[in-house]
Amino acid sequence: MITIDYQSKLPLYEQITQRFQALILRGVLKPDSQMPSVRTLAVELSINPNTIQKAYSLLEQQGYIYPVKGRGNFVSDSSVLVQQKKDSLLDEFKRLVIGGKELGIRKAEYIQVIDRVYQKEESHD
Amino acid sequence: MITIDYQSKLPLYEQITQRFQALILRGVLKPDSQMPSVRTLAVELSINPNTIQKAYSLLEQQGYIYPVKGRGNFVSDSSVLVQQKKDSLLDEFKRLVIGGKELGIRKAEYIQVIDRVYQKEESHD
Amino acid sequence: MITIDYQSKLPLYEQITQRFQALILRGVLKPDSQMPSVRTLAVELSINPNTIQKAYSLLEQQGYIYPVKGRGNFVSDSSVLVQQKKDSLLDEFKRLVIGGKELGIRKAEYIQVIDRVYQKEESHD
Amino acid sequence: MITIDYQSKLPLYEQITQRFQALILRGVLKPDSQMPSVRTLAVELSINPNTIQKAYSLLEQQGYIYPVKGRGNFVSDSSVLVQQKKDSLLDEFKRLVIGGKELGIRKAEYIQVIDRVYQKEESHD
DNA sequence: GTGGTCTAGACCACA
DNA sequence: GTGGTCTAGACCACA
Repeated sequence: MITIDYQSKLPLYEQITQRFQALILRGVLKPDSQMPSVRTLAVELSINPNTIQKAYSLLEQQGYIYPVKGRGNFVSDSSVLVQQKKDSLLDEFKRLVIGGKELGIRKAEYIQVIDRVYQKEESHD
Repeated sequence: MITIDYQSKLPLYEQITQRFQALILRGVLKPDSQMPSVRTLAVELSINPNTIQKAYSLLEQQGYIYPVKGRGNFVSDSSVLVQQKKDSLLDEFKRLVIGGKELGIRKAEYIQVIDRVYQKEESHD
Repeated sequence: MITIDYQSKLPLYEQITQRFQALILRGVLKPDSQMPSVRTLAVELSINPNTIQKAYSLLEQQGYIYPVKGRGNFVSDSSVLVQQKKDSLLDEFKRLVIGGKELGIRKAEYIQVIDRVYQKEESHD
Repeated sequence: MITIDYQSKLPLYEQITQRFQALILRGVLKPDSQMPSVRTLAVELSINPNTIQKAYSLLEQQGYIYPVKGRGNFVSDSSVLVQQKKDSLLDEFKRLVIGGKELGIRKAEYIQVIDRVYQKEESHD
């Protein structure tokens, strides 16, 4: 379920955090379902349990999971998270567009990229 | 000309590199004009010369400046660099849009952001 | 494994870089095997860790090794690197031949050198 | 007659030395003809006279020019120099071929390069 | 333990 | 004066 890229410059705990975020946001991991235990996952990935713990702490901090004493960690409801993620993505998007404008990128260039990505699904927009 | 943010998580040498990249890309620093000497800048910013050196090495590697032995560092012609930067920015942009599509962001949302950033200058597009 | 020539005009970090390049290209250091740690090697060679660090940064930049945060540096797959090296070597070779032609060196002189180097192994060519 | 490449990594005095070597070896500068004076050349190239002086010292050391007290520097007979240069070029050539052999370059690859360079002039060899 | 960043300070080649 | 190399030594993030 979780794969690690050892070539990546991202620290392991960041990679793990991001993978779970994606799984939760996409609904692959359902709300209130149980997360794999820190130890299980550590063994499975052959990674130091401290590293998994750090990823889980981050996920909890960001509201992706919630801990239940003595039972483990569980997936939060993702609807709020999706909105958060959308917002931060659009912020980042805006930052990029501002930078691009300074470099002389024209509006049409962005729209071309967007159109390609959205090709079929929204072609009648 | 160069400011340092000590609150930032970015290492000093990265910050310095980025500031100069921006100044060169925007044409504030003209091609073939001389960069501040490693030592001068070190004194000005109260930073160790080695740190400036590292930033300059990076800039040289990326083609932003060129060294002349015994004379100092000079600004390269930025036209190629601007194109490089545009390309990588549009790549990053595409990556974002793909992520956004998965989260259910609609085309119109991006275009709204773009329109706001480009407001007046390209209103007839 | 690594030897330093203090008589050489090449900076230490360059020498170290080149030795490791040769070891990796020749397959003495296998892909994904761990490089000696910066500190271990520094002690072994009685050289400052910063100097080793610089050599490792270069090797990483050139794709010879990859770092894993908190774990160390590891040897990359060298197949691409070998091709790169071959190409640059043949370029250099061409440069020399062009210079030699201007000086009046005859084709036969080059071929004699090549034959001597390749003596036995390819005698049926 | 002499051009400087400020983009080059070679120190100025090395560049100047090499240009004169080439001019003398090719016979553009005739034996016993007078070299431009240090001062003249310094002014012409807008370069520090010390740098020119250093280049001339090197050229004298290597036998390319000879000084006459109070009169200036003069070009040596180049026939011996040409032979020297040929020898060192073939040495360098051998070094490359040895390196190439280790990387698995085949004889035919070298010969192809040589043939291309010598194309028309020695096609009947 | 591992690499990454940074400072303080020295010495060298080059112009 | 200019950058390039190197040492000694500190502190930090990551595993």
